Amino acid sequence: MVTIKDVARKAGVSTSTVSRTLSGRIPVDPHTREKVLAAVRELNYQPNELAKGLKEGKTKSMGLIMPNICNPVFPLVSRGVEDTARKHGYTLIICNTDEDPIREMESIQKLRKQWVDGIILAASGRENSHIRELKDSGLPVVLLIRRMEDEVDAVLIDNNASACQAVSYLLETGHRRIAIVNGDRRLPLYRERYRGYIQALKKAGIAPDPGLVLEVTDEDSCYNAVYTFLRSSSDVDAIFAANDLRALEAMRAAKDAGYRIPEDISIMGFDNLQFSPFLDPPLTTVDQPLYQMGQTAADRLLALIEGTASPEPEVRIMKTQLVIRESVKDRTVI
Amino acid sequence: MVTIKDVARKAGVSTSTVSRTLSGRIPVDPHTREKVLAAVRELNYQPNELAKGLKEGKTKSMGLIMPNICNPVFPLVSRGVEDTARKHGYTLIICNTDEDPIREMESIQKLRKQWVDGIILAASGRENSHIRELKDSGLPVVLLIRRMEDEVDAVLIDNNASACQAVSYLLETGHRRIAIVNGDRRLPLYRERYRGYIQALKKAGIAPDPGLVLEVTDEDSCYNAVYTFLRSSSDVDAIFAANDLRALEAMRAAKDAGYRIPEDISIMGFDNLQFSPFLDPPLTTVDQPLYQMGQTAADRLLALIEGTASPEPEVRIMKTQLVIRESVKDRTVI
DNA sequence: CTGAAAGCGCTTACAG
DNA sequence: CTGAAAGCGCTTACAG
Repeated sequence: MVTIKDVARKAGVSTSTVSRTLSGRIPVDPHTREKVLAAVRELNYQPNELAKGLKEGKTKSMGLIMPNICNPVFPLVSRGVEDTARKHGYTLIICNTDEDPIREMESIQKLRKQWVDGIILAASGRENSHIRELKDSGLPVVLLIRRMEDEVDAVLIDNNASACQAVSYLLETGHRRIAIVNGDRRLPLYRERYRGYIQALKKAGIAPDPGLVLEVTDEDSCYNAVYTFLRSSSDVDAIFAANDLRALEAMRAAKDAGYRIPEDISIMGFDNLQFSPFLDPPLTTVDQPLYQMGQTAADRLLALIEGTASPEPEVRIMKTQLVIRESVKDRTVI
Repeated sequence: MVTIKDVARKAGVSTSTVSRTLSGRIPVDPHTREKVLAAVRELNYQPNELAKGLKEGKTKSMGLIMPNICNPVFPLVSRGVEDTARKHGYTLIICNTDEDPIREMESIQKLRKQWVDGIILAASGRENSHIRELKDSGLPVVLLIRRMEDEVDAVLIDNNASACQAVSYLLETGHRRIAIVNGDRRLPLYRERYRGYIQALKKAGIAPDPGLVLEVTDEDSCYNAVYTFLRSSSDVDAIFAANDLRALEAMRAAKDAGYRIPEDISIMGFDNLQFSPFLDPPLTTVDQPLYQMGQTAADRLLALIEGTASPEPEVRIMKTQLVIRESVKDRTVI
């Protein structure tokens, strides 16, 4: 490995001068400057970021802690984060936690030991204590997908309102017996989508029927749950799935249970994933600006790290959009 | 931040002793040991990995360079890598390159400056020079998804044979006019799958028809290409898509062009993604052990880093498997 | 504008 | 078994 000493020797100057030349912030005689740059080129010198980090207390790296990169919302999110991190010369460390608070804590600790300059925490979160601790430690942090009151920076969508809008659309198109295929209700995300569902029904004067609520955690088979459900209840006219992956499985289950989509039953998703336009029928769903959410979170984190923004916590609510395709039938037209 | 000095002061010993106690490899008097551990606990001391890294020349981190985490094969791969990295106390840095050799080089440089202990390079690769350079630099590296002769460690599948097997299955089930929807032919991956397709045809005594070959790069609309193709050629009885995402779009396009699947046309995919069993009809495809490939690559890299394996390059060919579902019809039964 | 020196937080020969 | 010292590769006051 070639170090700053080698460059200094070759250029016939001190290491201080090499360092100053490279930093650019401190005036250096143009002539010595040239000599240094020549030596750098000739030796193909790469400054050791570790040493720099140790001295300056920063590493030009950030962490992204999330439940699982295989959950199809996270590739796009992480891509948004990495693209903006890279643009600013930062590197991205990822950690999967499977929603396990213990693993979240371990990841935070690990990242702190590695001295990342900041952390983006996409915890769907049943636990708060370690977030508060992290926040209090002074390490810049922004939450993604979830918030914690207004105490810490966050970027997310309004799950409640978006779900309400989706279900209202179902209502407007003449559906009355709307089932929900929800996720794990211990996660705020799904609790809010569920609340939006209830809210929409009530606004329309429909009493929620507990018999229409399916809770399917990640380990369960969504396909089986929906299949069994549909075989035993004959008057459902729509399914609101709390995400596109579940919508996909629900579609398959409905078909296998003998339903035509959307003639016999409508399906509404949530996420608008890459595959959703190509399903049969193309899925009507709620678009979530995943890439931009990653970008926004990273931008905010960078601002916090570099002190270019007020440290006053800021909660950014991103806009969602109903994407109407063909899996929901308008039952009001004759 | 609490440092080793704070611990030493509190425990009434030297920093050397603290360091030794924590390393565990060097004998320390049980009594002092206790004092040190107590101080560590009390102060919640976290050793600075940066400083350790600077001294020892390693950082307990590895890099994964890949085209794009949004390409659905990579979430699983990266999950396999991260899980095994974490198990060994390593952290994972990811870089997306969009197949751009320049970005690949930049990523390598960036990772080297950050002193990662090793790199997993999932480059589909039109360029080799920087790989050889990386290899020659002595930094442990393992290729994923692609190989470079037998010069550098690699884990991948036999794309040629797997594609050949898939197309042979199409042939055995009575298909004769088999189109291929391939990817960018500048990438070895797709060149090999194409070669497998040709090979299967020839083995069956069928002359390949250039009119049945569609090349669709990532920027193109696969849907449009297939739709246009099918509207103008009427005697195709099967499509072999070079990956599941293209199979999905091809399915949609075929349906929109008036074909029933598999009655009028069969569709064969490649990858076996999460959504594939739920398509309509469920997709017949080639399963690729993505998670295990990530694991295997990480295990090998770790062995290289920690010197627990012979540095002799090793190329691991992982097994694929034909997964028969319902998108291919057996046309030999009457 | 430039160099010698100190120091970031660790680890590890070197003495004892 | 333990401590003082040197050093990993940088940066930055401090003098000049």
